[in-house]
Amino acid sequence: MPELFTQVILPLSLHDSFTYRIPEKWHSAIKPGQRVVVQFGQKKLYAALVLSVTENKPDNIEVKDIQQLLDEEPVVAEINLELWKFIATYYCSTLGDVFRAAIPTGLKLESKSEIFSTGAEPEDFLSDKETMILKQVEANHLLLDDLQKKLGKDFSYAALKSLLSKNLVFVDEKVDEKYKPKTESYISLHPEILNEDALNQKLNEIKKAPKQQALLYHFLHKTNFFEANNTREIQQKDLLAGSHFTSAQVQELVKKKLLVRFEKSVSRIEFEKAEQADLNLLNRHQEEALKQIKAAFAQRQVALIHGITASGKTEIYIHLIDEIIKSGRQALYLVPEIALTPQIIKRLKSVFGEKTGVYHSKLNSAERVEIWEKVLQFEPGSGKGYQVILGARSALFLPFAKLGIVVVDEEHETSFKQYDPAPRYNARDMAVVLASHHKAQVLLGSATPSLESYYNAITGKYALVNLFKMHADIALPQIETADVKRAAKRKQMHAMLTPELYSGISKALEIGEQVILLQNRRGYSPFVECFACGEIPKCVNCDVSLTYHKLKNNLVCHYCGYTKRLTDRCESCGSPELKTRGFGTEKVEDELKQLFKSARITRMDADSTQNKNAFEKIIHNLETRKTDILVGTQMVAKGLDFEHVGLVGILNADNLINFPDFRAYERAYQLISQVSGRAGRKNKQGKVVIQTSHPEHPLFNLIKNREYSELAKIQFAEREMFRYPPFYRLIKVVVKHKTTETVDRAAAELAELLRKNKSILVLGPEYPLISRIKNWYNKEIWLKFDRKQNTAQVKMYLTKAIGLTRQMPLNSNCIFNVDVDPQ
DNA sequence: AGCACGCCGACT
DNA sequence: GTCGGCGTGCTC
Repeated sequence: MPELFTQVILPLSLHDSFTYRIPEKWHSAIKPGQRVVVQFGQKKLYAALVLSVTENKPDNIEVKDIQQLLDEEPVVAEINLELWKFIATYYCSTLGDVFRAAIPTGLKLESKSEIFSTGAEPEDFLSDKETMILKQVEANHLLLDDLQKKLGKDFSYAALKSLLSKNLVFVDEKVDEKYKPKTESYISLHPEILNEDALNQKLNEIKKAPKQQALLYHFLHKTNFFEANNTREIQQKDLLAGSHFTSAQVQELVKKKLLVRFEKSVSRIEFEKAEQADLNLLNRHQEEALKQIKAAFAQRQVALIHGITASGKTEIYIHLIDEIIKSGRQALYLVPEIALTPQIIKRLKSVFGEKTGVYHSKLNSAERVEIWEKVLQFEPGSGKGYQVILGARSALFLPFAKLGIVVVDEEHETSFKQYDPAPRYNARDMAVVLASHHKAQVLLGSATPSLESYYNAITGKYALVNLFKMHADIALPQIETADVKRAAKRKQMHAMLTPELYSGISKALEIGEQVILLQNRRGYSPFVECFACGEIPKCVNCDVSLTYHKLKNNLVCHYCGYTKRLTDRCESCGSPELKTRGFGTEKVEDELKQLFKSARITRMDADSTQNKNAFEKIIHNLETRKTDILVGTQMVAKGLDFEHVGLVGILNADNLINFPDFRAYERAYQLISQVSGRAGRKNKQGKVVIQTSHPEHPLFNLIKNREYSELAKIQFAEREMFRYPPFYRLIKVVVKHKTTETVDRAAAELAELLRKNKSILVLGPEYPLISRIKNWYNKEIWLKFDRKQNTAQVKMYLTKAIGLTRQMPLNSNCIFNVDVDPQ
């Protein structure tokens, strides 16, 4: 019998794959895409992934045996691995990195994975090894690494995996203290009265409390107690719905030991039980757009739908997905994380029902594995598994067998790009690659497309479909600028509000309309300054000023989280005259409370939405008009549409347009028009006020008149001249080290090597805006090269140059981050 | 990533 | 004379 070997991917940032011998007993069972346990190095065990199986023994290498086969069937198919390989090469990262990004934690079993006991009772027999693992984990959750150390020879991956499948333990990367599973109250009969005699006796005991007795009968009726389909338990909400009973009465029965109340954690994705609904009828314009998209798909793989806010793009997506489903293929609907609101989830589930899965970062590892497996199980026509996935960027990696369409909504959003950790991939771009592997179509959608996609569309690479009509009788808001500099000179400012915005808010409040204000900075003020000596408190770990947070009376670093108390006196000269400078959302909220005493004001930013349900609560309060003014960071632009918002204010547009980035105008246009869209109103025109010191800036006219194509034209001319995307490709290399000297030297050495390649334009090395973060010094090198250039060659050259630089003396501890197509 | 090996200075 | 710091290179 010939020997068999397998190439595996390790969950490590290594460029090579490694070969192991397959023991004979697994010769027929092993397939690419399965996980195996291998020893790597002296003592480390890893769950690796089988890439390929071959009879060729590698030369000059001592080969180890694989220790364990973890899966009976592959957890990823070869077509999915194609995408992994593409991403690894395109983004100059490694297959190991992609492996780690792609697979849900529960399937990874890394040494740093944390193993927890679920607390469930074992239903059947456990092996000795299983019992030992369980005992350790029950005592205290611990890292897989430590578990292995503690148990030594008694540890076995197979036993751990078996415990996982029996739901006795679970895996998580780290405990998120803030994450609490969502729970709901359930009611069941007290276990002591489960037989009829005991029940009747208890009922007799409470006959003097007819209300309680009635409630108990109500419970028995609702759970079909006397019938075969007895459900035994019911959600308290459902029990009380439509009845006159209250939770206090339930509590009374719980006290008397007739009922039991218990909390059941519910999956976040399941909590809104969606009513089954049909496809909505499309209006004339949507119908026309749909027709155009379908026609375009006959010729091109990718179409871009440029449709203004509230033009009803979602419904078009749903119609397209519906057709794909009927053809037996799968559909992927990608949205930015923040756009994964309950509303969109509910809508999709109501149309596609059980076929729909939702995948995003807030799910716990068990939920993610469950969704992964359900995508894997999908078989056309069988009703098994998920056929439609709504997800954030990582949903790209789910093990689809046959995709028919990928929809990328809000395709311009930067959150489709992952930055840390590697692979630094853009899910929008990889959606196109993924689709091409499946011979599927891609629909990109946005009200303000990225200039990259827009360029592809107007040059004919993608099809372009416009949808410029609102789907209901909603009027576009009127947009105007307000001159901050002039108002300040005339002493007309009310705190940070120009007279225009101030009177706008007053009027809106008077007639009961809601207001949304955007200030793209959280905290109270971005820095504090000593009036006497000019000292600005800085972070000890990073090269940034500390932001003042008034609520906690703290100075906080927004990059590393370093916090210190604000002292009364300047720490440098002792002067008491410390002044806060600039303003963030906290200060805006503060000042508004002074200016509009009776208004109900809510703040929405990273600080006020730390608790999981906070975001939804804020949105809910706005919907139900319990909030008059919402002030927040760019988060406020991403919520859904609210009917009663009459005014939107951008408090400081200057810091958007002055951002030192070649995409600043594009970004400013996108953000301002997105937040403006919140003022879209039925039957009445809403209003948008943009506060700026440069009202004459041409960008504002473009925004006012909604001349996106004009913005694109101007930007294209500029970017072509200065060699930026979409005309040139960009790669950003960040060199990091704990000392300045090493960063300076290593970055210079790398840049010198790169400049030897005459087809690449090398900029830098230069210190970035923030040259030190968490005590790591940074230096950036930017590479620009023509689109016609062989990009694979450039990247290979870059990888080689980095390898050489790393090998130069004293550089081995440097980190080199490569960011292809940086955002 | 992690681990072992080897080279240097600092200590019983 | 040995201990342990860091820099380097390798892991099938």
